Amino acid sequence: MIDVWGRHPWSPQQDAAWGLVATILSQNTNWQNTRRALSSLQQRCRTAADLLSLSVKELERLIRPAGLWRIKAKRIRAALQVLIPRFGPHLERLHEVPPTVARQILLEAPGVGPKTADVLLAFYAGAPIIPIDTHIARITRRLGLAAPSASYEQIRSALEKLIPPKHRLRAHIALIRFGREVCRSRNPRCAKCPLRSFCKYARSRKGSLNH
DNA sequence: GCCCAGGTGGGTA
DNA sequence: TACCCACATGGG
Repeated sequence: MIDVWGRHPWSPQQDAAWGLVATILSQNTNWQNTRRALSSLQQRCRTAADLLSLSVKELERLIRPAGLWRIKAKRIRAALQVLIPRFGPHLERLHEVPPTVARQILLEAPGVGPKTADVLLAFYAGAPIIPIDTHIARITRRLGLAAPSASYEQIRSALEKLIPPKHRLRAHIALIRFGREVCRSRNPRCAKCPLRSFCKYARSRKGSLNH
């Protein structure tokens, strides 16, 4: 899976602070619209910390293409206000604390849930964590690697047991692309899927996939 | 016109 | 604790 889909679909931002902004913008939004909004912000402000000097109205206007703009403008401001004093203007001190501690602090920031916290830790603090997005959750359940009702943490734990730390970041990327490009609909294009033998195995083992 | 996209937080039972 | 729902634009 890593060989087929492990190429980076999302080049990390300059620093973790822009990474935080990009991740909030990407919530329930496709990457193309996320990129539009992020690009407007980066044309207007040199650093993510500079966003705090914008008015809420201006921030809302700039991020509109990403959708949910009223909510996201609030979340970006609030999260930066909480996390910059703690980790520095570029969130450069994120990797100086143990990932479990950093995760707790991140989760206390408004607008930062488990997915956003884990993306920051995995991409900007080198933590061996697999962030669970909607695609990863779907295919992990569908392949029977986690129960249909499994929570975010249960899915993360199931995958992290299977995948060694050094492969987790690329596995995260590969799993998302697999989920988006192959295993998205209720009728996955299994004929085109390089993993079809594995899917077949999973199906036979489980009786049926949770399509 | 409908569906979906790399979630989160508030409300309700 | 476990669900349900609002949030909103842009493209297929």
